[in-house]
Amino acid sequence: MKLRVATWNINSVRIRTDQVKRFAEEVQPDVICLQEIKCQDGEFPADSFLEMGFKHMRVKGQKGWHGVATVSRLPIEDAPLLDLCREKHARVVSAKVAGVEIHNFYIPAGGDIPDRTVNPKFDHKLDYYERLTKAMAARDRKDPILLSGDFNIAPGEFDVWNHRHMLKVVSHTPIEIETAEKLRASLDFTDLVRAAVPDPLKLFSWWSYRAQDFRASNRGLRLDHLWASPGLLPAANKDGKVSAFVHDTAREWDKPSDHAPVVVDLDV
DNA sequence: ATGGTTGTTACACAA
Repeated sequence: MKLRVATWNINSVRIRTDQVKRFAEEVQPDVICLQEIKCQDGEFPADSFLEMGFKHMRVKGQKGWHGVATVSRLPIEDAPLLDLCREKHARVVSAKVAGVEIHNFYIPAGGDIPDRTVNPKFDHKLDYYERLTKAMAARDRKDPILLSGDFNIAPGEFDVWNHRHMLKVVSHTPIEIETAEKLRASLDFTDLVRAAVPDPLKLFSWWSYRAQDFRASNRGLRLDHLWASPGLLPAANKDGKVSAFVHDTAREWDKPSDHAPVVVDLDV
């Protein structure tokens, strides 16, 4: 069975419900992992998602900030829960769809100063990664696990508009790159989008609102990821090819999110 | 080198 999974930092699900609808019509995902829904559970526009055909949903919201939700056309079963946030923010929601464990993350951005001894937000970001790395290292490689969401790290040289410049900027500092690699190595995850669009092609999923013309300046970062465990990899890898892409035209829409959706096709 | 924008909130903050 084909399963198309998308992840999208929507930056307020309430003001962009229509954009999710447009995306669902254009791309026809079976599952959408949303981040930064910026609402409480009871404020999530569940009726709109039901109308779109997403009859199954798991919402983890909070007032004002953060918040994640996974919506699905197929039934959702319980998945192992992850309790990783020392600040008790709503930053992860887990679901099992068609046998695939889908963990949907909004990992802390980390503030401006890339030094955990002076910046508690940066410390929180690294702490979140360290806890997640520990949790994944305890898992069985054969389990079909998809890590999905806004990781707030651009891990590769070609995941940023300027590698040399960005090494000093939170999201692409050496300690963050190292921290993301430790998570990847914990269960030998595969970065599915990079498998589909190999280096040295530059690929971004986020562009700042501050650019007048994001296409012209193209100062983007690839912060949004879909990582497969070894047990899930055969479902994503058909004859040595992975089908995954960034739906970057969504960044051109009126009043867009600063993130574009990222999509992968699985055969489960 | 600096500032540029957005969403939620309540009279800043986080990103």
